[in-house]
Parts: sequence; C-alpha cells; structure tokens
Amino acid sequence: MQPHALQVFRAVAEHGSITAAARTLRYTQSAVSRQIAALEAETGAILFDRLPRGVALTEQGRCLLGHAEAVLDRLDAARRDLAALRELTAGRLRVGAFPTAVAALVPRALATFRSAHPGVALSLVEGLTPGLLERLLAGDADVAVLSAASDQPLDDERFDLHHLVDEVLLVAVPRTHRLAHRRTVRLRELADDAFIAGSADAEKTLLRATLPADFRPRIDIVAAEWTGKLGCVAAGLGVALIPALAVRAAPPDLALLRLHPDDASVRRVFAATVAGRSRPPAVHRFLDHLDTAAAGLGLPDHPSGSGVTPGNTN
Amino acid sequence: MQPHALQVFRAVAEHGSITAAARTLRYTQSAVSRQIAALEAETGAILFDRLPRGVALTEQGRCLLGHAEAVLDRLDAARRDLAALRELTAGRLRVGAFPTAVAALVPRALATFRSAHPGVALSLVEGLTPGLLERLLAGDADVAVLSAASDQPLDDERFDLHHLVDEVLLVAVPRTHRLAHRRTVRLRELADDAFIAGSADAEKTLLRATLPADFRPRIDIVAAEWTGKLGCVAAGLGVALIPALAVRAAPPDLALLRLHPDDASVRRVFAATVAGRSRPPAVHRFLDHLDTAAAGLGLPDHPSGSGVTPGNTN
DNA sequence: ATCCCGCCATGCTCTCGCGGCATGGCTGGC
DNA sequence: GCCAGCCATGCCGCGAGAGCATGGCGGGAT
Repeated sequence: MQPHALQVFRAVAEHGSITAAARTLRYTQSAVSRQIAALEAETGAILFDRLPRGVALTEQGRCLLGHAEAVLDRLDAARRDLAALRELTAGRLRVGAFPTAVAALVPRALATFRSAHPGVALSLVEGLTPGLLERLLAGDADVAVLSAASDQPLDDERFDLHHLVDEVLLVAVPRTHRLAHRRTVRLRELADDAFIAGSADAEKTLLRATLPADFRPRIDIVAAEWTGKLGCVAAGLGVALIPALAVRAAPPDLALLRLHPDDASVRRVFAATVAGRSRPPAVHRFLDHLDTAAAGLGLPDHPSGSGVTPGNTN
Repeated sequence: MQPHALQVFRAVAEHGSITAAARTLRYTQSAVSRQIAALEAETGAILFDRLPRGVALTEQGRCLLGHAEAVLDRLDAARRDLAALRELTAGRLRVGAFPTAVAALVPRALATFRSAHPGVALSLVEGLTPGLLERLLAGDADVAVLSAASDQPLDDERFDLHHLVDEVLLVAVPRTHRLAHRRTVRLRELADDAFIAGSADAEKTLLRATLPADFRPRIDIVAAEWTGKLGCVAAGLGVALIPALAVRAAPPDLALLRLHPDDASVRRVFAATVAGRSRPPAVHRFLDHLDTAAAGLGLPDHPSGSGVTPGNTN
C-alpha cells in the first residue's frame, strides 16, 4: 500500500493498460505488472480483469481506486502545505516586541515582510521583556524583539539572541538651542535645561535604568505621547530625552543629539527565539526584514557606529 | 512519504520521544531516528525540535501530522473496505435468472446467502437467456442463472458455465390417475388425457422447445399460474406439464411423474459468468449457495440422476 | 487459415533502501 | 562529578524492486 504502488495502480486504471501506464510512468511493463500483482497479493483482491486488449477494473479495483485517489490527493496536499510553509505563502508569524520597538522598527519590518509574503498571517503583541520571554517559552510567540541594558547581559542560555541595533538615547532640543549644532552632548551640559517628561511612570521605567542615578533632571512639563513631547520641544519649552527607536522620521524643526555613552548605558536590541527550537522559515525570513528595517533606521548596529541619521519619512 | 514512514512519524509525535516510539513499534531507536531524518529531508522541513528530554513537534510537524493521520486513516479504511468485500460483510450481488428459476431455486439460494452474509446488497432480475447474457456482458449483472437445451449447447466461449441441475419436465397427475404410481411415463401414454396449459404463449415458449414437434396435447383448460394449474390437476380436471424447478414443495394431493428423457429434451441449468472476468467473492460464494439450493431441490444434477423427490416445504 | 503483433506474466540479476548493531555527543539529575 | 537517558551516525547485511529477456495468449490483417 505504498503511495508508489497506488500511483502505479491509478495510472493503470486510467489507461486501462499496463503497458500504456508503464510508458507514461517511464517504467518497464514488467515492473508495473509486478506492482499490480504485489498490490493484489497485499489486498487479497483481484483488482483488474485481464482482457485480451488491456485490463479493466473489477469491483474491488474500483473500491480501491477511490481510496487510492484520496490518499494520493492528501499526500499532495501535505506536500503543498509544507511547501507553502517553506516558501512563505502560508502559515503565521507571531511577533512580540517591547514598546519602543513597535514605534517604527517592528512595524516597518512587518510591512516589508507582509508585502513580500502576503500569505503569512501576522500578529504583533506588545509587552515588556520578561513577559515576552514568557510568551516565547510558552510557545505563544515565534520571535520577540526586546532590549537589554549592556550591563544586564540577558545571557539566558534558553534563548538565541540576534542583535539588531543599539538603542541610543537622544536629546531633542529646539533648532535654536545653544547645543543644536552638536552631535553629542553630556548630561551635565543640560543641567540647567527644562526637561519635558513623558508620564512620571514612563520616565521612571524607561530612563531610570539607563541614566546615572545621580542625575535629577528638572521637569517642567509632562507630555504623555512622543508626538506631544517633541512638539513642546519644537516650541522651545525645553528639551526631552527620547530613545532613537521612538523617532519615526527626522523632525525638521528640532535637533536630535546623541547622548555621550558614558552618561547613558546603551541598551542592545535583540530578536530572541527559544534556543534549541527550530526557527520556522517565517521567523528566519523575518529576521532579515528586521535587519534591513534596523539598517533603514540609520542607527548604529554596534556601539561604535556612526552618527545619528534618523530614518526616512514614512 | 511512505505510509510506513508516516506511521513512524505519528508514533514519534504521540510519544514525544524517538526511543519510546521505537519501543512500541518494535524497532530500534536508530531506525526510527533515520526514518524521521529521511522524512525531514524529503519534506524539506524540520518536523521535530530535539529537546534534551525527547522531541517536540514544530509547527511544520503539526502541519504534516494532520495530513499523515488522514492518510493513514484512509489507508485503513481502504483495507477495511476491501476486507469487507472479501469477507462478504459488504458489497452487492446482482443476480439474473430465467423465469422458472425464480420460483424456488434462486430465491432459496438468495435466502441462505442473505442469512449468511447480511451485509451484501442483493438484487434479482428475471429475464430470458439472451437478455441475461446481454446483462452479463454489459456488466449489469454479476451472475446469471439460465437454461439451455442439451441440443443447443450454448457453447459461447465468452461465458463460464457452472452446471447446477437439469431441468427435467414433470407430469402432474391426480393421485387417482391411472399412472399415479409410475415414476416415469412416455408422452404417448398421455395422448388421451386432457392437458391443462399455462397461457397459450407460455406453453409455446416453455414446451415447444422441449417436446417433440409432433406431439399435440389436447388442451382443455388454460391456467396462467402454476398454482392454479396444479389445483386443477388435483381437482381431477386433467394433467399438466411442469418443469421440476417450478415445484416449490411436494404437493400432497397429486403425483409428479418424470417424463421419459426421449420425449423431452433435458434443459441444463447453469450459473453463467463472463469468461475471463474475475469472480468477485460474492459471486463465488453465491455459486455454493446455488449448489446447495439445487441439491435441496432433490433434482438430478446430471442426466443419470435419481428419481424425483421434491424439495422440502419452505 | 495463418502469421504477426500487442498484451500480460515470470525467471533472473543487480542495486539501493532500510533495519539492526555499535558507538559517540549531549544534557539533566542523583 | 558521575551516570543515565536521549538522539545522531558509521558500518553491515538482507530484501524489495526495477530492468532485461522470454514465453503464452488472443485478435486482426493478409
């Protein structure tokens, strides 16, 4: 009952002739004759009547033919489905990402991925690093984009980490600011500036880990969204800290300065998968899209990278 | 993608372990490992994640598993169906028979066949020999019970003939008839008796071929049915010719005498199938039932058989 | 009527697939 | 730190299966 034998059987049934079937199958007549004989011995049924001019299905042969075609069709379907998964014309990709990454990096990667592989169902869930790792281990996500401070190496052996970019911290200042022409500034140079914070809580979770503990910015205005924050800066109300990943496009009315590495610990951004678990083709391909999206952001992919050149207008 | 490999694959997926699957399959671990590796090479997909404690299906593995189970189930169904056809728990049997045979012979065979194999769908169609042969060749019947006069040998090479009985012609006479004690009579001894015919037409088709052309019976009464015919005979209205096959049970109130072979050509009754065409198990088995039914009728299965002992009451 | 041709079955040979045996690498638990 | 269990792989032997050749058989053409 091997599919090979069933194919031969189907061909013989279609042609009504062993010799003709052998020709189209590129086999010798004897091989096909033996296959049929073996199938008849295995099933204990006479499948064909041997007529003087070829063969004809018996009732038992017709019975088997239906099953044989169903089996062969299903095997083809299996091959097609696996090929679709491999060729990324089907399947799904579940991405997890930390909040800053969903601003531009991951969406852009998803966009190019989707246009390249429209058949793959995409899902994106935002979360913090511990939760994302949890999802990965539980099998609820295929890949997670997460960040880790360089002094907190996230060396967990359970994950494979693919380095994407370094999340540098930028200082947004008005075009008219005295430091607007600088590429890099030190925190102490901003000691007298008014800072525009996000929410008090967000500022804590986002910046506390990266800024030196002794730096206490003077906070005048709280603006919950990055857009509002940058608007305040552009209006000359103060300066703001903003992770480079959160910048979607080069704002024309303000300057973005890199913070000196000694003042802010660089957080490395990774794509994480579960170690020892096979990367499905979709995940594998998505990492490429993440790489190009990261390169398109113009951020350094390693700590000694070049200057800040925010990404193109979207 | 051989079913063997799919079985191994399913077992490994169920056990989550190559070693455990190998144990239940009575294989060595290495054989199963190779099967999985070969399947992965063939499909171009990684089917399992190798964990430190066994293996776990990947997404592609789950994709294949559904198809594999469907294929294996369908193969089992095919085997079951073929076995059912072979064991006669399913299928159909289409019987054709000439009119006299449907009186007792064929119905009895069908009855015992049905009680032995209730799963087989039976159909019976009555017809004359030429039509029955037509049906056989056209594939509209699986077996045909027909009769042929011994001088018209029906030696067609296209059919396989299985001899069942010889259709002797009986003479029904009242118990009080002067010949009631005889076992065999000559036609000329009945020259003065009144004959009870079936329809004029039936008498022609049925008897003209078997009786000598110069015999002109004196017909007083026409009774269309065998029952009525025999009733008239029992009432003393005359005598009647009746093929032995049409006698369902020994009638207590009349005597059945065999006609001398020289007076009536014996018609041989066969079960015919198409020559060179395989006999399905149902047909093969039905021939046995026909044989026992024929034996149960108590008629000679060859011209030199013993006397008339009509079948048991049904 | 005879010959020939096409069809299917089968004995023989060889090759490759596949299973068993043994070993080696790896990881988690006592 | 050792051991036990799991999986992968080199090696070997057997059997399934394909090709080659032959033979039987029946139908159609000459």
